[in-house]
Amino acid sequence: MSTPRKELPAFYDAHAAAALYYPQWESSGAFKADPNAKGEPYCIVIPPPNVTGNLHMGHALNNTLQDVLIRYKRMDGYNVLWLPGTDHAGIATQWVVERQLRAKGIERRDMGREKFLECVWEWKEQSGGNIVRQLRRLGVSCDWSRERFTMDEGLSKAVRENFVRLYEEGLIYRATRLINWDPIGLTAISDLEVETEENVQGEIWSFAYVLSEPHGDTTEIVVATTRPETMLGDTAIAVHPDDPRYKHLIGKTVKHPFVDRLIPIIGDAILVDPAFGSGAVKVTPAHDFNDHEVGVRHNLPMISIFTPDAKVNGEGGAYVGLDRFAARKKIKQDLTDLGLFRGRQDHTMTLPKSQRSGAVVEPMISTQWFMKMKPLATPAVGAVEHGFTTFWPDAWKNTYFSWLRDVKDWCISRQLWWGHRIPAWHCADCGHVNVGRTDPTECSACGGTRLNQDDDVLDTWFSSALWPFSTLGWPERTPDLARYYPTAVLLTGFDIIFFWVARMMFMGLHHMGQVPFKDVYIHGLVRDENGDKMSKTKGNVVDPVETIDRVGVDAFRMTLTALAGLGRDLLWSEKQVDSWSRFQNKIWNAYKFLHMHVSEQPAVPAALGPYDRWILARLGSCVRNVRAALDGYRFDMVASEIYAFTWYELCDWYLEFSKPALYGEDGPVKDAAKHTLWTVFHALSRLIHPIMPFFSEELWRNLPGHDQPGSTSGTVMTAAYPKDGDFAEEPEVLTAIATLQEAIVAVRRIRSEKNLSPKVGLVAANAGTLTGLFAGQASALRDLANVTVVTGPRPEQAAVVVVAGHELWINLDGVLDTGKERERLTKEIEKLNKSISFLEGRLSNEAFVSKAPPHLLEKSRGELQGEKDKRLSLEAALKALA
RNA sequence: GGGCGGAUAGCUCAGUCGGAAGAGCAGUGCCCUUACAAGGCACGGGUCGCAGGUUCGAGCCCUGUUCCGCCCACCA
Repeated sequence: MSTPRKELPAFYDAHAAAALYYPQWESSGAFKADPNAKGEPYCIVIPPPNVTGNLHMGHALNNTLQDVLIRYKRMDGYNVLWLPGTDHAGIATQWVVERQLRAKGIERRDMGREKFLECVWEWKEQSGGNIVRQLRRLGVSCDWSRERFTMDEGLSKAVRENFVRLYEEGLIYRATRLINWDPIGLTAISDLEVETEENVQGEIWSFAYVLSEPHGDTTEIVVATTRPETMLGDTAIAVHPDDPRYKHLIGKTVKHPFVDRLIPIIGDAILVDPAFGSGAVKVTPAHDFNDHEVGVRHNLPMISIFTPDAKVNGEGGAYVGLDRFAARKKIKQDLTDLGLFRGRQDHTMTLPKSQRSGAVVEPMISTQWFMKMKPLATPAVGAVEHGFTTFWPDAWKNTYFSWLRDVKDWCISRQLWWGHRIPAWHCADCGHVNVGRTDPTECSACGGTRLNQDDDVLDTWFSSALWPFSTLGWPERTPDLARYYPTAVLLTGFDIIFFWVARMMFMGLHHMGQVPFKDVYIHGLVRDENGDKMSKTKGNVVDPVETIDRVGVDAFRMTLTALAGLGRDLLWSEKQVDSWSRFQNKIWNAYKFLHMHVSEQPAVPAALGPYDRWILARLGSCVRNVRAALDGYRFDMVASEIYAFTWYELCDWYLEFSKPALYGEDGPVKDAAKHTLWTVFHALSRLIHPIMPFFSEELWRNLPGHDQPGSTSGTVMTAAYPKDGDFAEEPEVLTAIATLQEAIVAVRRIRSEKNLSPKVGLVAANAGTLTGLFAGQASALRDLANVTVVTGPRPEQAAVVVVAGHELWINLDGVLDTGKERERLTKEIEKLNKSISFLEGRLSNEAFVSKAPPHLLEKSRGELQGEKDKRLSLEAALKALA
């Protein structure tokens, strides 16, 4: 009795499934890791999103891929921990709150540090749950019980410990040097936070410095600059020491036109290229990195001429108070009025800008905290060179190396309020700096009690650098840390290889003695369908939450996974989403077919039919390929393997093959088909679970037998992932069915070419060569191609189909167009001729025969024979038409 | 200036060990067939950027080169 027993809705309800299953999973404790449980550890720490941020496509991709791996490994019996959390995102968050306050007419400096921080915490509390809620919508299976925040108590402790240790080791130090200053953010920034704007139209502006005393005919020296205003801070003119034009002037001085200062002319072979411009360079050691080095080499005075917000300071004489760009204008005018202007030319240049504020970065002399990089970077390079950590794709290691190999010391202090405050106390009595794990009450040098904590906070990335072990409990020696460090893999984007990956590497190696992760998977950028970066100004931003609302989270995740090729950006398009939604629907419909025929878990049958064995073998092959793809981070191939199996093998073929059995009355055959169908879905729902968690759960829970009261099948989330050995390989069955399929397609093609409706039953004659398995499947030819095979002679008017050496003469009495048929056969024969001459050429090539591998030789010979036989059949058919 | 990646069907991309080029989407023809028209069946479509080389054999390996994208550094 095969009456439908279960009414499934026509369409899968993604939203209902998500709403139902996520809370169940979470409350069941299935996301939770247990360091004492069995299994090889598999840990991923999430790249923590900005705590006050919103989910964008980058997050969606990043977290979907992590969840795919985590769910796969969890099902595969690993002891899995996916540790979630958020980042305080120093500058970014402070800015948002500052802007909010400013809208209310409040400046943070007016309200004071403490009050302001209260506002930031309030904003964090208010908006902080948002990103986490959105991640849950994505279906991520993180261990939320271990959720961390970079400024929570434990992580703050880790940050402090790290600072103190490195300070004690001499790897963190305080120094006064030229740093990148953001005049809008009013803070120092690191080299990495400086972005260069390309192709800025500027000018090179030349003017003369007048010599204090004429030297022969020479009364002046001409310099050129893109920043005339910095001349207020000039403390030297540099020329090449071998330049005959200027050699004799070295040691002389020029008089500054605006401030009371004599400026020496010096020789410097490193800075000066005599062939460039006038061959003389003004030197501003306090506002230019190259000039600063000259200043150090020649022990020049370093005169800062700007206030923190980049206005001319007291060193600037008449220009004091002017913004640097206004000062530039006025100085050009005044130099011109003095008759010192010596020409200008257009100049395309790059402009250094602050990543966060967009301000033109001003190099400034400033006292800051630094981390010494060389001793930390060297082991981090070595760890990747020696393969302790592998980049996927491998090429990214070059990027990593190139930065670490000549990285400069890291400026870690920021003049902000939101962040980890530097654990250093300055003694007002003796000036000693006290750094320690606990807040000091007296100065360790002089015993004085007038201690002031350093005002600065640490660069956000300082705490991020500790993330893979601070989240596991470091500096405590926790069970989590012992069990889950080093983590298995880090998934992230290429844009933070320097900011984050490299820094986690050297901090992990330094404190833990081991790399923080064995693999680093670098995914691409999600772009729009034209390949353009998504941006608010372009208006091409896709909101993941909106898309999830529309198509369901499973199809959304499937699309992301399918697009995630190794080392390529993802071009997001509605077409892709539609395509994968349709795929989901296809599975759903096949699943409905299962439910039409199967109402409870079928018993294992005594024997399986050839189609059953075939689809199970194909499933086994799919499982192998999917596993290989997952293990190699080929997410795109995971998706395409599942797609190809489900659509082209299960739906296109097996479901059709199984219909005669399922609709028929042969008990054992029917039972075998039911069992097979059930088995395939039993595996398929597990196979797709990492990508489509809710959909697969819906399939799993409603699997006949699983949906019955008292079923202990549980959740698919913790069911075993299908294994290589689960299914027999069945090489003979695969060959036989491939031949059968070939025959079916060949007959269908004839039908299509002759424009014969599928309803018209055909008769094909075979001379009696059909033997073995293929012969047994003649019924499939009837069912799938509506052709009946009879043993008998060739009919008068017939089209021939040759498969695996068997001739099938399809009787086309009355519908055969001899002309067209002749044309078809001629074309086919031409193709065969080409193929035959190719194979003959190859096989008559002495070099090929002697050097090619034997299996290829054998294959070529077999193919040649097959093609020749086929040609004979077709030629006979052509002759018969005449 | 240094480095990395890419170039394969109209579009977006796969292509494993070097062994006669694949998918999705788009296109064409036929079909509402008892899971599915969000579907089925069939078909057409490629000088693998270019030029050399190695090899019996190259989309794949080597050399050179063009174009596109990105990163780093520098720019008086």
